[in-house]
Amino acid sequence: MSRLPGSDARLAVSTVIFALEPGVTPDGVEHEASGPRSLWIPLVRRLREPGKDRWALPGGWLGAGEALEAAAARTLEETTGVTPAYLEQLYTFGAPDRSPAERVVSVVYWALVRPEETTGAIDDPNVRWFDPDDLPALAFDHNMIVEYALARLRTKLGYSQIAHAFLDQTFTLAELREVYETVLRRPLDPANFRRTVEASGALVETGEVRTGTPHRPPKLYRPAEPADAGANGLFRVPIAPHLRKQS
Amino acid sequence: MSRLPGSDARLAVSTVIFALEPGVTPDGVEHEASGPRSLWIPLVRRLREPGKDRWALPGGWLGAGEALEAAAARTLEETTGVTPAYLEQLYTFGAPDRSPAERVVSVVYWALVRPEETTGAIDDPNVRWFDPDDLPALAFDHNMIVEYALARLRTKLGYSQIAHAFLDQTFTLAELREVYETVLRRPLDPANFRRTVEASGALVETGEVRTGTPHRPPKLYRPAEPADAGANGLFRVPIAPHLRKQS
DNA sequence: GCAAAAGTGTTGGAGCTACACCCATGC
DNA sequence: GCATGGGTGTAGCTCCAACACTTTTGC
Repeated sequence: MSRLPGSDARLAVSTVIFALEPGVTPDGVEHEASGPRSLWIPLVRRLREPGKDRWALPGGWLGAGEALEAAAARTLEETTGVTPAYLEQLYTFGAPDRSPAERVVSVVYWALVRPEETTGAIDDPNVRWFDPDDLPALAFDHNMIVEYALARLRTKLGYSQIAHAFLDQTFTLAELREVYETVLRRPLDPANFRRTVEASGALVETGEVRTGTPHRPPKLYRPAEPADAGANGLFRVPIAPHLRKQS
Repeated sequence: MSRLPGSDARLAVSTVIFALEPGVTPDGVEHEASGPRSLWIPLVRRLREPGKDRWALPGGWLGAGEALEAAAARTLEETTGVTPAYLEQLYTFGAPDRSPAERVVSVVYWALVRPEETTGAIDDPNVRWFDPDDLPALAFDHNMIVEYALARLRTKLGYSQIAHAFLDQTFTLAELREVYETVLRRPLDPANFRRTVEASGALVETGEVRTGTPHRPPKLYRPAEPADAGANGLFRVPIAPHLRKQS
């Protein structure tokens, strides 16, 4: 049987996984507080050529009969031990020379994970968490991919509810605001932030407050909808009409 | 040699091609003027199973050593005879059951073509132009793909300069406005449109005017930049801050 | 009471919509 | 001149940034 056209490239799936740094690194080292937290992405060390010993995005080959999104969820769980709260296709990279020797087309996804997910992360010297704004030289074209994913995350934060995927089921407005401030790397006015978020209708009060704080107890909120509604991420509904990347 | 993982799916490339209906169909039939023009996309009739005799997006298999974007440009030229003025990746569709019998992953692009490009289009009964808002049942999942491309076109029109790709190198503001009105399917205020576009800095006056009109001769403009600058479409710069899909 | 974060009120400006109005050409 | 699209002016509205201010808790 002759080789079919369209079959000479191998199909891989990779994922850029974003989490919020818990304030303590996985090594248990305290982190000094310039900003209280920062964005954090896990990378895996390549154990084989090509790109041996370099850090790379978690990923793997597409399985037979496996949906693309399922492959992304599977490979990121296998390699890093985290489960995504949000998963969306980013872009497909297929330059002929992006991997030496063989042709690889990578369908890249990006994911957000909650803090408790990262505690179940694999404790492995070949998995390490990095600041996506300060990366070493990665394998293949992965630096460019992370840069693109970061731009998409920052843009999408402004017109969707994806910030919820960084948080627990209930949270305070200050916690939600901290997500925005961390990702956008700029402070936001608490008063205006409150009004904008409340007007968007994306949150509902739980009726509870968080006690034990040294100050006035803040109300707890939860997302207005299950947050994962909307099939495969193609047609998601924009909500909040501001909070752009630029001031 | 055993079959490698990641190779059991065939990689195809398809393109959703948008043009402005010239006011006359390719058959030479005059078109009545409710709206003066409308969006227009070319589809090809499938001559083989699966989906035989249904209309489908132009496309083909990815060639060995061929870049994804190059494959999109090649296959749309081969099947429909048009050359794109703008080409950007849309999404990769890979549901296991989207094509019967064999696994096909399709990297889908979308393109804009100028009116003169469509005059060089192939005159073939197996290529026909359709209104994307009024399509028959297409092969595979192509109805959904067109719907998604249409949403992306309408959204992107509001924050980029892609409208220029529908027009010649120089054009009047009325012609540019007609592009927006056609794509967004709503009338725009000429006065406000002018100010918005001028403020965006996306256009420069050529100093010429268009003569031969029955009224005051309008100024001619050209895009401020070569319009195709920006590599592979990943990092394009948003410009015009309004003209949304919704009023 | 005091400090600090939660939460509310208010003002001013930017930008957009709607629409009135003037300009320049062909006939 | 007059019809018509090209092009300018402007009032009013909405929305948001900035910031002053009040509320509620722990200590």
